[in-house]
Amino acid sequence: MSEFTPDSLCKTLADPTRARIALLVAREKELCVCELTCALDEIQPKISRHLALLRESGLLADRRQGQWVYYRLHPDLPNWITKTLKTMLAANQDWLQENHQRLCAMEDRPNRCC
Amino acid sequence: MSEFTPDSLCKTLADPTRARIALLVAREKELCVCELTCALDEIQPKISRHLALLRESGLLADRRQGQWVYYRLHPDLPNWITKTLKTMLAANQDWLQENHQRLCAMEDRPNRCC
DNA sequence: ACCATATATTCGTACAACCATATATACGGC
DNA sequence: GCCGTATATATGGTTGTACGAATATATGGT
Repeated sequence: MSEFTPDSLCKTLADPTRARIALLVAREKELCVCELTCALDEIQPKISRHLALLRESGLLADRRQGQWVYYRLHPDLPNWITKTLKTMLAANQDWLQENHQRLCAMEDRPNRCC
Repeated sequence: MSEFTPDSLCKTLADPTRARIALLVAREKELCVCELTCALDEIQPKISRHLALLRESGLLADRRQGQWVYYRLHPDLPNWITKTLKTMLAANQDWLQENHQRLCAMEDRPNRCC
């Protein structure tokens, strides 16, 4: 499924919505669609469509829990991709700040119980 | 000029031609257009067009020496970008192998004298 | 069964990206 | 100035990608 090359990884992250999603997920470990919709302040179908691309590329994995679907970095990612994401994340905190703040300010975030 | 974000960097590298150019340049420090044309086995206008994009994005810098134009990583790149390229390069040697071989097999490569 | 919430998908459209071909410019040697 | 090599750009066609709006599906509660 995955089979990443440098250009295919970059293509996956070449959109601001997807790049923000990927880095937020890398930072928070696991986020559901409504949390991402809130953090990015975008309409839900847009987030969902980009999440589908991220999932199909092999970068993210999802799990459903009740009515929520949680996304996380795919557990089988090659090391260089994880490393790349970590590097980008560490150096671009400010770029993500607004998204992170909206996430923190979000009310009624779903409880992860498992 | 530069002002890189994660998505803008990835957009720049989201094409296989540009990704290969960037990583080859990162590996070889400096390459001219005809060396890249040979290494990638593509027609010259195609290489030139992608080099222009890489230059305009701020990722590469160029210098003319005689009839040749040499491209190198832009000296003012932020650290996280250099680090990202290094990580990608180290983990994708095999992906670049053919290009590297063609480069090594190339005859009459221009002499860098300065 | 029905409703509300969460998430996914489909459709039509607009725009951006890539390509090959042709052409233009720059430089060095004569 | 002319020629050859190296490099850059312009043009037109094709494909790909992102979008909003509408709709569909899934789950849990009543």
